[in-house]
Amino acid sequence: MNNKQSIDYNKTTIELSTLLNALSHPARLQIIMHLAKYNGCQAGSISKRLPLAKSTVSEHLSKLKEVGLISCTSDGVCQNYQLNDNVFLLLKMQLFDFINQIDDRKSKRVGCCPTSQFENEKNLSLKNNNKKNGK
Amino acid sequence: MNNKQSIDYNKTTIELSTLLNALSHPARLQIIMHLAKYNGCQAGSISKRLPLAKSTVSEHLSKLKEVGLISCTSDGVCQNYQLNDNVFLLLKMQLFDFINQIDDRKSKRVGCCPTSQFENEKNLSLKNNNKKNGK
DNA sequence: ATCTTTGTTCGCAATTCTACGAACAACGAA
DNA sequence: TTCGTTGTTCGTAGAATTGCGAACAAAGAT
Repeated sequence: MNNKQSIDYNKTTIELSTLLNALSHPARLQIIMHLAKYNGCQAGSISKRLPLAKSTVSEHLSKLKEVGLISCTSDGVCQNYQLNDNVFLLLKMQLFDFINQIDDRKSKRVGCCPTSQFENEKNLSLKNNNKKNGK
Repeated sequence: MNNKQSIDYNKTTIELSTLLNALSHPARLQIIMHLAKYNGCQAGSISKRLPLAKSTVSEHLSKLKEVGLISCTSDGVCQNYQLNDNVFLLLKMQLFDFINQIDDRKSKRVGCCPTSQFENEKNLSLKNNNKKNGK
């Protein structure tokens, strides 16, 4: 017997969790904070500010680039990284949405979870019992 | 030669990244969303709403409990989980702080990263060259 | 043409994450 | 007492994360 209603994750939830995942490391948070200050910033100057090898920093940058929060352009030998303001705005809006939903639910909070399916099953078994009793 | 300024992560950054990490999985986001609606909610009824085995859900609940976002109380055989509103408020404030800092920096944005140490080194080597040339 | 600088990718290792089912303990019901 | 329910922990497995240094390619400087 599988009681799962098996509600898959919705798109919004997956999108937000992906962005949060990109921000869930102190180095990546600091990179974002740092990039916010400049129109462009070389990979090396970011690396110098972090207690990590340059190869590791490069991988953190890749991860942020992957989700679109930052991008980079070539400038000779140097890579110029910058914050993608539009994607950051999107993140901000998704976060506000999330927080607002929580706060909204909190304000309408009810006593305890109805566990609807469980209730349905109880009703069903009651009906079955009645049928049995009726026999 | 190690050019690192080796600035360690500050406490705020680590705290925020830890909280974001707890929220960086769709199942855990949905758990939070669900718990927001009720004063209490049984582990089983949470599990039924997710496409995961109950043991896996239990582990996600542990992870959220670990960072303090939720807590639980025993009620007979059942575990009653609830959102810790105070910790959620803390998260909200830390997030707003983070976003405000970014937006603040964006509004004062300057052209490119000064890479101070690099600049210092260039000055230093220029001085050395001058010395050499002076000799 | 050679050397240096820059930043990525590769190879590797250690650790953490995600997930499952089995086993288990705790409690209540029959 | 025995059985069923509840939810955690355990054992296991595969994947992903984090980190490093070495090797590398690309571009400039000498």
